[in-house]
Amino acid sequence: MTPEIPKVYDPQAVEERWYRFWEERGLFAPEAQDGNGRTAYTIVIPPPNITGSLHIGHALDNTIQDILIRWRRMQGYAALWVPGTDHASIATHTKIEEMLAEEGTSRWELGRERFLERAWAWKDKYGSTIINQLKRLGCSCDWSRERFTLDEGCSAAVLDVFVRLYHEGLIYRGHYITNWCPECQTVISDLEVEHQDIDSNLYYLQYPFADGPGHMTVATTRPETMLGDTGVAVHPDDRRYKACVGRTLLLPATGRRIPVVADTYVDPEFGTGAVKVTPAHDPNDFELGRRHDLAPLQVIGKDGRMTEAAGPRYAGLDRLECRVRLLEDLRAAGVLAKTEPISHSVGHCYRCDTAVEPLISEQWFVKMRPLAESAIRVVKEGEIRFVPDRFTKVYLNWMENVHDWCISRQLWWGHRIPAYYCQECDRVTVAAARPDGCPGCGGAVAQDPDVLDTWFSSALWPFSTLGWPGDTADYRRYYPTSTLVTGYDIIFFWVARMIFSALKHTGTIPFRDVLIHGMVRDSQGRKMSKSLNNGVDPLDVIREYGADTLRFTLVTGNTPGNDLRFQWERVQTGRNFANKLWNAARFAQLNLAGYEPGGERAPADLADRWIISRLEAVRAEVTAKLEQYDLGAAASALYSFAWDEFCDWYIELAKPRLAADAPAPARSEAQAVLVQALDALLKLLHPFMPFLTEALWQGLPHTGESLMLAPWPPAGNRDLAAEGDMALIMEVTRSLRNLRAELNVPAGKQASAIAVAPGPREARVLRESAGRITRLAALSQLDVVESLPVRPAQAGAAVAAGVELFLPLRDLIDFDKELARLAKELDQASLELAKVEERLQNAGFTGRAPVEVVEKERQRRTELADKREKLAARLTMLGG
RNA sequence: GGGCGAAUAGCUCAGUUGGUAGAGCACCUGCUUUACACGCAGGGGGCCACAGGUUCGAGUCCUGUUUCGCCCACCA
Repeated sequence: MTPEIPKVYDPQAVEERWYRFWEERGLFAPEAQDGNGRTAYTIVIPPPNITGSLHIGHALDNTIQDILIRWRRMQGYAALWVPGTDHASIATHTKIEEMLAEEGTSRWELGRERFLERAWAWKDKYGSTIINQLKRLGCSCDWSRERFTLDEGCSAAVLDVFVRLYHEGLIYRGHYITNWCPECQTVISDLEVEHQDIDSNLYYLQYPFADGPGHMTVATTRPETMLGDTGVAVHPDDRRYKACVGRTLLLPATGRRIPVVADTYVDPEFGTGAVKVTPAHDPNDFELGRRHDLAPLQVIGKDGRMTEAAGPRYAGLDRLECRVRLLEDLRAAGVLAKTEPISHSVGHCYRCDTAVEPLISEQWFVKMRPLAESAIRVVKEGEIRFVPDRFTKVYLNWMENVHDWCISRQLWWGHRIPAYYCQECDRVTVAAARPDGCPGCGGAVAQDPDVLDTWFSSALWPFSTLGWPGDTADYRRYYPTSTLVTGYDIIFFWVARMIFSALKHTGTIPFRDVLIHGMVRDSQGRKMSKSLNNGVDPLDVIREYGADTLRFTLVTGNTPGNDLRFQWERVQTGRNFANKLWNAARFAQLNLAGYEPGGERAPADLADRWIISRLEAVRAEVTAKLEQYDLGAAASALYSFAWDEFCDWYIELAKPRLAADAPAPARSEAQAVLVQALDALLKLLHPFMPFLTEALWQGLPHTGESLMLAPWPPAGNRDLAAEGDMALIMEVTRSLRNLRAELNVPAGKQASAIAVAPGPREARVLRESAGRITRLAALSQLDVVESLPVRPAQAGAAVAAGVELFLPLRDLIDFDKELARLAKELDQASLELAKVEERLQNAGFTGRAPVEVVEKERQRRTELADKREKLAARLTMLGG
């Protein structure tokens, strides 16, 4: 034994070394493989935010991408994986402002310029952190092509797009009601608002008529907004209120006079059927107000406090404080008719979780309808395919109901809006470069202070990273990209926006397939979160178990699109598997002494022919599953093949022929097949477990620089004869092992067995493989006969694949135990036979089922009848 | 209000076009078999949520119900 190969795989010793090997040799670039004729396969990374470090969701997302890119690279594609990071405008803002707060300062105190300096410093520090973590995971990105959403090229793309859309009228500016986050101090898009159901109250308020006695009662969940009411609306067909329309009400607490209007928006069934209208603080009321000339009156400011317009008693109060005081006042005035509990949804900022305030402000928007049209078409027509397919509907449903996209943000970190306002006249100039002066009057211009929604630049990522708007070599060669891999949580934020942007600006789809995966949850299925402190740091897993184990654990056995639970027990399984492979290769190393590559012939040995054939079967399955994007099934197939077939059967079968004292020709043939099989297995496993497989492959005789660039195993032929023979041997072996175990034959006891072959084929196969079976079942001898005049009485008996097996045990046998065991087996066979016969007696079955199914069932009946007969005879003989 | 997903062994999950219910972990019994105890061999364990329907045949297809989860939505 060679002492230098440790028994236990240590990933730490391997991973760093081989990553450096790949990186130093530039193997991640598609140029590492020669030939220009190769088809491109491109993935552009979903750029991680520079705000943080790699989390378990990134680990899953990037593992999937790396599996795909490594597999395609081995298949001979010009495989390019473009890496990069996202400036994450609002998220980074939050982080930096937190940091500034800790320092006792703020962005306002710092000013724009110095704030941006801090932001770039942040980017330099944290941008590289996550890149290094991706490397730890084994990602084979082409780092020479790394991009950043705020780098020169991406920024040029953003400007180009903005200016173009503006001149086409697809970007416009205007006063609309928008979602204002009082905490982040910026407007956010509809998508960035998360609705949460809140238990609250529905307050019934009485508004007296100004022009006569009586009152109308309105219901509201936000009483503080009544200070901004400029009307009350009822349904035009509501008979209760027919006479009220056109009259005037006196708004309590303010004494303002407001009209009653009729609008079909109002649901007569809800509340009292009369709605207070607050155009400045409710999106519906905003629209309703426009229809009826009810001017907005802003009573809540951008700081979440009541404005002067709310009146002296309330101005300056926080909106919630105001609610309390106002309710007291209304109750005192006797106009709070009743309060009833209600659950309703309240919008919250997706970044800071603050309740969003609908406010009117002047913002920039993208007109979505014209852009959505083609974005719907390419998906409907299958040019872009969602995997799994069910996400197609999710996408289409959103795109078909899309609203205009608010793209301006009152932030500093990001792409500044290229709009310049003349200080002298009203003219607005939108241009990529700052104009020297107003093109109209020559006056000085000031640039819009706002930046763009961070997703505006992400939307261009698949082409901006490849050089667009320049007509670059990369853009021509690698665009459109092949596969986009991302979670279902950003289908709208990102995927949808890339699709319409690409169609608009590049005239083509950005990617062919969209592979959607689920979220990684904790072992109980809960979302990982800071507050629950249930997060799993992928770096911890890598440090303790290795990146290969993490990768394998994350993909194995998972269904595409479904969430998965992270369980440490499964990590152990992954670790064990890595160790199993390590030791299989270690076994090969220990048995390859004297092996000379070359001069291989077609294998003659049954075990060799069998494993080569099985390898072809798993090769075909893994390839097919990868093509379907079912990575979990591909990994599972490899797991069971490697463990059960390769290790537990093939290696055990090969051992005698590989022994140092084995005959030379047989030994070198066995060595050749061992190398061939292991080589192919490592290739198939490489996309999943790149480090381990590279390390092991480098220890094998091979040609080529790296397993990374080795060709994916080509299709071969199955040897069904060998597979059939091995199936017989395996079944007989298992049955004999079972006999030993059930009858408590001590491991040290060298028992001999008799096999009665039902036909010449079985007799031949068992005779040829008697040596293998005795070895695998720890027998001293196996006598294969075609008939046996007298069955041994002192023996355990079984029937496997039609072969009668006897394990003579002389004095050792426990008669009662054997009788019970046989009886149980007989029962089972009888039960199954009864079912089969019932089916075959059913005219419906024999008449309608496909012939091959019926034929199979008939064969099964023969087998079971034979088995039952033999077992029954045995039982009779033993006197049971 | 609309849509989607899940329900299969104690746990986490597979189950391809309907044709004898599987894996890993856990559990039980053996085993210092010269690659691996992170291992080897053997074993037990399932009214496939419920009720109907289609079919010769349903975990799989259809309808309905229940429970859990998610997404969308302008429910004052």
